[in-house]
Amino acid sequence: MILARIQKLSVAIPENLAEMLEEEIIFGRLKSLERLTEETVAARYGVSRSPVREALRLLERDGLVMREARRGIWVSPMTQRDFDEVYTCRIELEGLVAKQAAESADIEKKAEFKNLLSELKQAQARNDARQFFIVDVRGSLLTYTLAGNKTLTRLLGGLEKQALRYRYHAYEQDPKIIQLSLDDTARIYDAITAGDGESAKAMTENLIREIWQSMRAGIRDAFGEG
Amino acid sequence: MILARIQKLSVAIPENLAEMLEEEIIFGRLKSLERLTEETVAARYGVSRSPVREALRLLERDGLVMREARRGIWVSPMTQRDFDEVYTCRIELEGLVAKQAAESADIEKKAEFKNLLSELKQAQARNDARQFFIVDVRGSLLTYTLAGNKTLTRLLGGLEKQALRYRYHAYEQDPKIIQLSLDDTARIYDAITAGDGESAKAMTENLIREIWQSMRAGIRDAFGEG
DNA sequence: GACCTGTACATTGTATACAGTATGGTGTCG
DNA sequence: CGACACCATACTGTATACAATGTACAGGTC
Repeated sequence: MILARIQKLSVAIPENLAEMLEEEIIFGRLKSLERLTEETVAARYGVSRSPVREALRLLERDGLVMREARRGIWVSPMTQRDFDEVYTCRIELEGLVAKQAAESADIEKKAEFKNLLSELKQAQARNDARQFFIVDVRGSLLTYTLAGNKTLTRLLGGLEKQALRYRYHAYEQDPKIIQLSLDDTARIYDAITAGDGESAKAMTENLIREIWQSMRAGIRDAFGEG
Repeated sequence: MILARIQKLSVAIPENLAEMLEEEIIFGRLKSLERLTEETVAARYGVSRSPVREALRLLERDGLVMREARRGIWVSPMTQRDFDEVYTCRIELEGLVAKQAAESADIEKKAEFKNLLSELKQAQARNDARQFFIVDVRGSLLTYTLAGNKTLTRLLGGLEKQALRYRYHAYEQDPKIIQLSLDDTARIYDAITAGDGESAKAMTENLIREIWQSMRAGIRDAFGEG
């Protein structure tokens, strides 16, 4: 049973619940505008409504669900407008975090990028998109850790997940998009490891902008302009 | 009784609770590292622990309190390090929101900046720092509305409040800081109203950077480097 | 037939009861 | 006298019970 797994992993049920629901949303098993009633979620995971409510607050914080007072909670819609919002913010914040990560002197942690990159390549070779994105998230977390900026990390946490929804959708539409994503990621990792902050920032901004533009038309066709 | 006031204003108790606690923290009535036990807060406002827990989640989202699992919740500390984090993020995001606000065609809303500016001047003339900051926040909200970027607004909400703590402290130390803040704000409002996005962005970034630098030493002396 | 109104139901919001864990003090043993 | 173990206590975390509200549908009226 899933609950047992929760309890083994950690005592923090709301955080684990939120994590599972995040995955469901990112990988499209929970669809846009699908309703999430507290009791249904609670029953599904074998817990009471209390931790479910807290988990849903966490998802709301990260923009994955929308709440209307006394009416309920729905999975946030995906639209080109929202996509643009997420990516304009990402350009600024990912650029900043890349710069600060590059300025870190923690060589050991930086070395970890190499392992991640090979894991990404393996996932790509196996056409395992899900694994690819999971490793990609670990790369982001590593970057955040290197930057050592808690405030920035907090803000980015609320962007990454929504961004992943769009990226995963784009991959399903056209697997080649991962190729672009991998090349970009490799270059960013290199820049950070090299320690050149300004360069890392500029490269990150440009690369995210490229991905943004390359995905934009497909997002509009799939979800509308919003 | 406070509860009655809550119920009259809105049915959303957690949001109102959070707003009140935010004020307490921003204006220093709740001090750094002061513990917030759920029961104490609940008793103080005449509600049960359930809405208090939700309110504290909201404060956590905005970085005003820190939670340690199964240990409790404390008001977030103020340090120069945290101050730097907040302001480096603000530079990027406030610049972006100013640009997007400037690009809005909503002339009626833009006209509102004039009223806000005169209210700010009045508050300054009366040396009413509290009122000054309240109006200032309204100005930020107007800018966010003009920008029309929900994602950006969500992120900035989690920065503004922490930033206000530092700004209020700085004012208490040296009221002249408001003069700088007012001039800056007026220039930003003008740039947005004029509709020149790139200019508004650059000006905002520069002005926030100026405020940052002018406050930095005082923050370190008061709270340490962290 | 369209619109309004009232009522039943589903669901969120809040309060309370219970369980589990961290902390501080006290006592005992080395 | 110091260190460790144990217990009491206070608090967070979770479950459940209760209240309030929004929604949908049925019935009635114009």
